[in-house]
Amino acid sequence: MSIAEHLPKQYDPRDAQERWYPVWVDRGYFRADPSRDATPYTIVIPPPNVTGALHLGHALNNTLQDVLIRWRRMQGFDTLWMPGTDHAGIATQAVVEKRLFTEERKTRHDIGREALVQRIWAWKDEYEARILGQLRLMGCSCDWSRTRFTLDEGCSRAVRHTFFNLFQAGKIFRGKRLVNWDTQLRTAVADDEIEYKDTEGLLWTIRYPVTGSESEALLVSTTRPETMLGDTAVAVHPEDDRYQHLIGKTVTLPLLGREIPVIADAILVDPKFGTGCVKVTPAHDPNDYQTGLRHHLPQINLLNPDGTFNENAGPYAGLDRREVRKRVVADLEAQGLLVKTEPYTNRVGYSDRSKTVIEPYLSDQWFVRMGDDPDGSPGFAQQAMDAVTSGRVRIHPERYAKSYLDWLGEKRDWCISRQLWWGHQIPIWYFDGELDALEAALSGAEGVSWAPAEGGGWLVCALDDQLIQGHSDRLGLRRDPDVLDTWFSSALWPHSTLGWPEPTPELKKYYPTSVLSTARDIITLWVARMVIFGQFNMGDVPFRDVYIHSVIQDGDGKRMSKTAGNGIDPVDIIETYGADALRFTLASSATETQDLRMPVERVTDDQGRIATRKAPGQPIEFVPADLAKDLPKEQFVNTSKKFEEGRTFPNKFWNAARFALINLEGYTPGPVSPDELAVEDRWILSLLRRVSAESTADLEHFRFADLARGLRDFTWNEFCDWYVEFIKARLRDDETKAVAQRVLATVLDGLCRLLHPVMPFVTESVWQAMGSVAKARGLPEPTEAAESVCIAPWPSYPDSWNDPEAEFDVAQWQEKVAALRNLRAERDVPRDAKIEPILIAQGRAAEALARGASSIRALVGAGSVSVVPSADRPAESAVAVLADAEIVLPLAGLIDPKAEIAKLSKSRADLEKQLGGVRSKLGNASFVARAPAEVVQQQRARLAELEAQLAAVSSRLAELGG
RNA sequence: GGGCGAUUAGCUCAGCGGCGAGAGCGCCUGCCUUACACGCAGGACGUCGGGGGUUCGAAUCCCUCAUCGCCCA
Repeated sequence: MSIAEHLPKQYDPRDAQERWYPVWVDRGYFRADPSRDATPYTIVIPPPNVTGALHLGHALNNTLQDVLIRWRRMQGFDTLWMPGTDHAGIATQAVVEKRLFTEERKTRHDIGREALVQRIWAWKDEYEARILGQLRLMGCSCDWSRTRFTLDEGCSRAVRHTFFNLFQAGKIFRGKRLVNWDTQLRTAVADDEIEYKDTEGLLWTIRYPVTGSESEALLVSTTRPETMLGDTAVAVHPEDDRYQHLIGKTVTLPLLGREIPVIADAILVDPKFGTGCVKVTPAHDPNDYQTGLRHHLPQINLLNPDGTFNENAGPYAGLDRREVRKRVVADLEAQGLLVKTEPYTNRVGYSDRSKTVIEPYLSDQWFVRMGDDPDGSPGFAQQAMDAVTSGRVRIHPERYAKSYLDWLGEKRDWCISRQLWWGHQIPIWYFDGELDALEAALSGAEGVSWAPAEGGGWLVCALDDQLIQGHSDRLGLRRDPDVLDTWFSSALWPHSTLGWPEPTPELKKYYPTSVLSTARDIITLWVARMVIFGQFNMGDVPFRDVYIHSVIQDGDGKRMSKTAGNGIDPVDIIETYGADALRFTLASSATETQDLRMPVERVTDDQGRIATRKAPGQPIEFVPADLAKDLPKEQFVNTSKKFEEGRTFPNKFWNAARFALINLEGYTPGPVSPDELAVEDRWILSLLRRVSAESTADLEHFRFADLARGLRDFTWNEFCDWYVEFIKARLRDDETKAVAQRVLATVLDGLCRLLHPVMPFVTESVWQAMGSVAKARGLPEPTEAAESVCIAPWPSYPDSWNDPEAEFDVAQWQEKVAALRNLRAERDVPRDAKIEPILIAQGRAAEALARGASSIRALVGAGSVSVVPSADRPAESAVAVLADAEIVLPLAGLIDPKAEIAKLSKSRADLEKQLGGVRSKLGNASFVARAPAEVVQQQRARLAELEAQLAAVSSRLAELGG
């Protein structure tokens, strides 16, 4: 008994995962080496945010990145896959604040900035460890020695330098702007962080009396009546005859009694909508804000940061916005100024993070200028657009370039300040004194810069806290409490992780990175901004290719999410099916479509109880179905049948390898000359060369599904189903054994390498097992195999292996074997009956069949196979008529003439139908005239074939008297 | 409202101008044939969302309608 025979019949994914991953890490295969003289290939991981554990979308993205990295590593590149996580400012602070509130009933203001930040760091440590652990379980070959975090020292330094440089370059400004305000989190949120939902509400119509008139009034409609307190005008259309006479007059604002002008504005007002009058609240509506700027209207801010109304609301000051609405409506009604109330559906913005209604809010914010410079030279947005239109950055699939360009084309300034405690604090100090004092203290200081503030005073920016600490108290500097938008630090990721602003060897070698793989929803948030900051800091784009992967949905086309209860934890899949299965399935699913459906099922035990767990990573508990109903949906453990396919394939490969290893008993390495090869050897090598070339091309073009499918089909449908069967007899014969073993070892070796990027664990297991039996292998000359398939060279076989003759031969054998098996099955021939089929063929087909007679015999379980140019057909025989051959299977005693006649008649009808189609095509003069010659020729050949088949079938029928 | 995408076998998806539309899963019939029952052999199942058009030829290109998903206003 050899070692090979002790390999388990079923592949054990867990064993392989636990065995090989630590070996790879210990041997340093994943480490990049800037001093190595090899072309770099770099991917920076899209840093998962530390809010929660990874889901299937991350699993997909990271699988694909690992496939690319492993492939390039095998190609000999100096590969760097930079891992790390993102602090996700608002999201992480929100989950920690939520937990603080549910567990202790406290808000962040109760415990203070320092304590909250400390708690968030603890959360971060926990989730970072979980996330990185998930990546390791998946087999990701990141360079862990370089793991980074967007708030770590190096990234913080990069943020600081970037901010400082932007400040000096005049790209940063502070201003009062209408922002999207989250009243619960008390912060501005970006446009992208708002989710709009159609909401059933009411439309109130309010009467604004014309000042000094007893009877005349303007009627305005609004979905937010409380904002009337901040109205500073009423607008009408300049050409609206109804109100011409009132333009320039004033109306009296109800409740507050303020006189506000009636203005004419053609942009804001649609005279056909409602009454044709619009209230203008510049501080609380984006359109009104613009209108206010056009007409120089005052901006009256009504809100406090927490959503209560301020002193500008007069008697309503101190009340919550919802309460103000109630009272305003009631008071208007009491005064007879409420004209009507009707149901109305409008789109309301909700914060992605807190799920509360977003308020447009006028506040001081920091911005990065995106537009072009006053002299017309391209600004940040334009530069980022140019990077893509010029082809310096290529986006795949190409269609996504459009959304990138459309969004950047708006050139909207980027609001980078967040009123949070978790993040990079803005390095700005306010100085209220005179310029002289500032200059006296700071002039000549490196890394300190200042500029006049919008509302008077000065803004001081420092590269380092220490540079300013000494002056801070003396000058009475106040630091801005805000932090930067998370995407500010993420935008630096491709160079900050490589050591920028230091001129490190890493930065020199690995920037620009090679590929960025990410999801389409952050093309604008992240990809565009990386291009902007990459070009600003590094003078070059951050990556050459951007690959956008599909979004995974559940079986109903719903986006997966924890709260919807339809999410799948990749770790659950790994536990049930194995990491290779997860990876193979995801890679197979990675087509060019934008969505990918993954039918989701609950995990149940054999008693129908439902698997649940308190949180990701916690142990599973099975709960009876009726009890499970009441549990939060995010506690269910989900799975998907989709991964079955991924489980069977590694097992199939494992068993093919077992077969090979068992049969490599007595293997001796040695050269094989081409004339020693059997037809089937030449055939499988020809196919191996092709699948290898195709796999390389698939990887070059991000065709992951094609890659997975091509390799699976070759492995299963050609190598296992045919080649292994063809050589079984040769392996039992000492005369022929050696060559068959050498070819077998070569093909298995190639498969290990080709499959390794997708299925690293099973291929390493096989590779190591092979190492003990056939360490030296390959054709025509064997060479010593690498110590791990991770670092084995990616295959590239000589074109001379391409062998159309061998492929023709084997195709002949396969077709005839299939036909014979079909005859056997249809006629219920017992499995152990030794049939003696006759293959009637001429010419090239006959030669091919003669060469393969013994293979065919073995594969159909025949006693003998004869190949003849013509033959009398025994009366009791089953017959199949193929395009270039007739197969006769004598079956004395097993043939029912009636059934034979029926089958042949069906076959004849079929042929006649097909003939009809071909004849009508060829009978069409314009087809013959206009179609390409080879297409016409093809049809003619087919006509001849079909006619011959029909003749054979008819003659057989005649013999049977049918 | 604008844009992107999808609609092909029961399910998930390939195919994107030229033989007779494919795969995996599922289904049916035989098989534990000393690599594999996570398997082997055989089989059934599709007016390629509807309607127009272009073409010698359309699942594939164009128009239109319908349904669904996503993004942006």
